[in-house]
Amino acid sequence: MDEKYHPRKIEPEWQQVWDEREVFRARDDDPRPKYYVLEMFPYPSGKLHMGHVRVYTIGDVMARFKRMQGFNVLHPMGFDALGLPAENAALKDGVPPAKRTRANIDSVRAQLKAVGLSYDWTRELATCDPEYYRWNQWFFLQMLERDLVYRRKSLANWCTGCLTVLANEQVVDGCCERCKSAVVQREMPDWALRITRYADQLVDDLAKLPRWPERVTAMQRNWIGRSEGAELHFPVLDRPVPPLKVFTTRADTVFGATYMVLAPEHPAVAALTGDAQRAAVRAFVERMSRVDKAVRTDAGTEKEGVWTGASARNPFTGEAIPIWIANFVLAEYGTGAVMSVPAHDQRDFEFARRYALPIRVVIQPPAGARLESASLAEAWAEDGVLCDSGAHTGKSSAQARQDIAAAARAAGQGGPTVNFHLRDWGVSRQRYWGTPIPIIHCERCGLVPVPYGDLPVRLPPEAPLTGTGEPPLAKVEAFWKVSCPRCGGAARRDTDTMDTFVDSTWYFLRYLDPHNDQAPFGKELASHWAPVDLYVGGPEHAVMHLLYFRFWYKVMRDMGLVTNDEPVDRLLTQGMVVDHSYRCPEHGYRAKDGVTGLDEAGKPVAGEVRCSACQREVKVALEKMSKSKLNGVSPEAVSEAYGADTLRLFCLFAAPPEKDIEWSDAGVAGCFNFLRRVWALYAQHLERLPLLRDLAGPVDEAHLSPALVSLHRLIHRTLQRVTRDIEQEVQFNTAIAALMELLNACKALEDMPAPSAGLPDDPAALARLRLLGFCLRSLALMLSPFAPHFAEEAWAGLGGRGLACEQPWPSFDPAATLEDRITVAVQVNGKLRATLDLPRDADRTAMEAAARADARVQKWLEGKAVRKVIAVPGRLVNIVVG
RNA sequence: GCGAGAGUGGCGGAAUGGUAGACGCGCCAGACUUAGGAUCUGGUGCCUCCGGCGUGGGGGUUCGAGUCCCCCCUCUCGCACCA
Repeated sequence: MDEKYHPRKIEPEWQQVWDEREVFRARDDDPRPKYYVLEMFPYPSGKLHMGHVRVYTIGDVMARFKRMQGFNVLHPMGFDALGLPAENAALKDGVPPAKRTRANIDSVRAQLKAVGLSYDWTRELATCDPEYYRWNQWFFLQMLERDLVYRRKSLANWCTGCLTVLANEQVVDGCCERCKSAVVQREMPDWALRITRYADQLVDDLAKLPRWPERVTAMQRNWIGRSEGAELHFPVLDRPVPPLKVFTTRADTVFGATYMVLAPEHPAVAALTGDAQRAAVRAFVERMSRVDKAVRTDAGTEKEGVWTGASARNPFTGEAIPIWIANFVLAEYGTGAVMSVPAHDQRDFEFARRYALPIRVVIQPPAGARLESASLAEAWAEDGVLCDSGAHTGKSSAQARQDIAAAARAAGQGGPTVNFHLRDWGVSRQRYWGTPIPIIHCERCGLVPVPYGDLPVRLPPEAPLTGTGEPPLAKVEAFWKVSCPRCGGAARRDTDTMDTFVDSTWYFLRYLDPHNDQAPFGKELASHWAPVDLYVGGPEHAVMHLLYFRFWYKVMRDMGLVTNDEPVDRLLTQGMVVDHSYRCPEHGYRAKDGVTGLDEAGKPVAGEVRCSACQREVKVALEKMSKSKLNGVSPEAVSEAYGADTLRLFCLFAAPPEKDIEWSDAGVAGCFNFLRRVWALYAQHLERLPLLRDLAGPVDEAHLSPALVSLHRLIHRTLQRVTRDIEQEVQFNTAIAALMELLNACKALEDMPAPSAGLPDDPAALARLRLLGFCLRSLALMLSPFAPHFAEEAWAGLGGRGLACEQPWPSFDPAATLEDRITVAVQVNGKLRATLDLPRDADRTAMEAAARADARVQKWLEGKAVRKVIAVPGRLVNIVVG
């Protein structure tokens, strides 16, 4: 151990030791209880950014902590290596995705190692490896056999920028989530996964995830959108058309249904349309097909529609009601047709007003004034009591919903049913850098699965990437030109590739068995390691990735590959790393050195920040660090200046894991300073360190000064706090704060016997050295999860055997966490008036007596009658006077 | 509109219903200096400072509320014509 702290010297050395001794390798046959820590694997873009450092460090603390606690920890890492960015980059510079990705993976792996993350690299995987994606293909075929995959022709979200089909989840406000270009509707044949078949389970099993953030489960619940209601059939009058089916959650309002509305795309529209209306209906349908769906279905868009000329019979009132089509009805939800109850639905009300359709009140509020159809100002959408509803009049809404649905079922005209917002998952992408879909299109045999023995269907090493909508693989004849496995005739491979979200649905199980060439993974290994105990990742994956991930797991369960229902026990969604960004109205985003008006610490001074190019005031915001916003700080630069341990420490100390952290150079310097001060503490006792190794026995407080007894108690208390903060609270910031407090208290260690050749005979001196050893060992071990390189160096300096990261997590003595004397607050009428130093075990009577005896307290009691005294042992005394 | 979360010093942030502001940054004062990313020691919520006031605002429960209950305001994120 050197006199001075040189992180750049010690960090690579310890990384090498960890590597050589394979200390982070997880053994499948280890008898200790398992703990699986997983972080969402990165897309290997080449450069690690601060957000990555943060997630991976959070996971790493838990992995290192659990390892020290005696768990058999699995902490793997891999690369989500397929996807658009490599393809887009190839368009620019011609480097084939495979080549670029391999190089990027090597670079990112090196950067991850430089952060000191404790991964078992023997299990590394990359999704672009044919030995990985062959199992995507295998799953696809398995799902095909189970009718979980089907070919469909559907209106797809077509991104005009990426020139590819997007999932509904990838469309935000009518634009591509990735490139922000407009998304339009286009009819495309594609493959879809029946995630909707699992909709019920995906909702119900959220109850089995108490250790997931509520906002994630809430978002999933919302996205799946389970909605209970009834299907009702409305016979069509004077047209040779089967009855129209509608879905409603308000069957209780059916007596108020005075018209119907269909989506413009509803298949019955043409057959319903009367000759007089044909031109208008056709024009409306035509116009709707051209309006962007997101705009058309935006809540702010005005409702409009046309009458088809047809009418239906309300099955409950027997009345004839007109059938309209309108922009606000969605073809894909429910049946694409709705019964309109203008008195009790605001949309229907507005539509009825606009087109002078009848409004009829059939629900009365439980209290207050009666609603009158003629004078209704807005829809009454709440539950109430039915009126003018035949036999159901007088029933509550809830009762009527049940009865009416039951009546429909009895009459063979519908019945209770459930609808979901969730749609099936379209997985076809017109892209090169993805998993080829293992299907062969044969003119004679139709769609033919690639035989299992022919997997993997490999991507050709290169394909012409033109950026147009046609799949690149369609231009590689050697790829698509095949003979049909069934009839041997000329056939064509499917030239689409799979959505890359497929890759990340099951990767965590491949880590268990990364070289298995008979199955995606062994069942026994899965039953040993699954589920993941802690999964760390960004909240942006709350819906898509985590929903697909849960879906896939349930499918695997039904295939007999895994044995429980959910893949992840505890989910931790970490906050972003943000910093100030500066946007100039003329020059766009500016870097820190492209603006003026920052103070010495590099923080913006309100209202003073200007663009150094044009002197205009710039817009200052706190945004996620990114290249495009020019507000990123490179982890490498920080490591270079302060070391990886400081980088880690800052990411952990700045805020609790779930919250965003604001980058602060001063904060980083503070963390570095902390490590340097700990180092100085060890350096101060450098000559004594060898002695301490053999002084592991219990500290004899009887021979210690009061200050050192206090320190001894504090060490135990710190062990208690740090353990609890990591394990239960996952609050690393307070754990580190506790370590800082302990360091501050180590001033008391200055009074140590002079270093000598051997152990002193004096029991007092011996006790002091024992305390010193206990303190330095505890500090080193508690630092190990957070600043692992530092901890190794300190541990080695202490002459510790083995590696710090392999030591058992230090235990504490609960009895030794308590001070003998404590500070007791004394309040008079709830206001603090004095503090007393009392023995810890002082009882109520003693506390009250001491409080009353105190001059500072007496002043407030003078001339007042004491009405009540509350004494809480160990805490406070509150004297109530009146 | 619906759902989730957040509002505490100059700043990041702490506080099982029991001394609000741990810890860090910044700032102030002092010490020291083989000028070093200096370091060390002490101090640092606000005010009209023997006392008051303070956790977005207003009520309530309690001996005692940042914490529990009710109402309101602001902000962030997600969803949103889903019948």
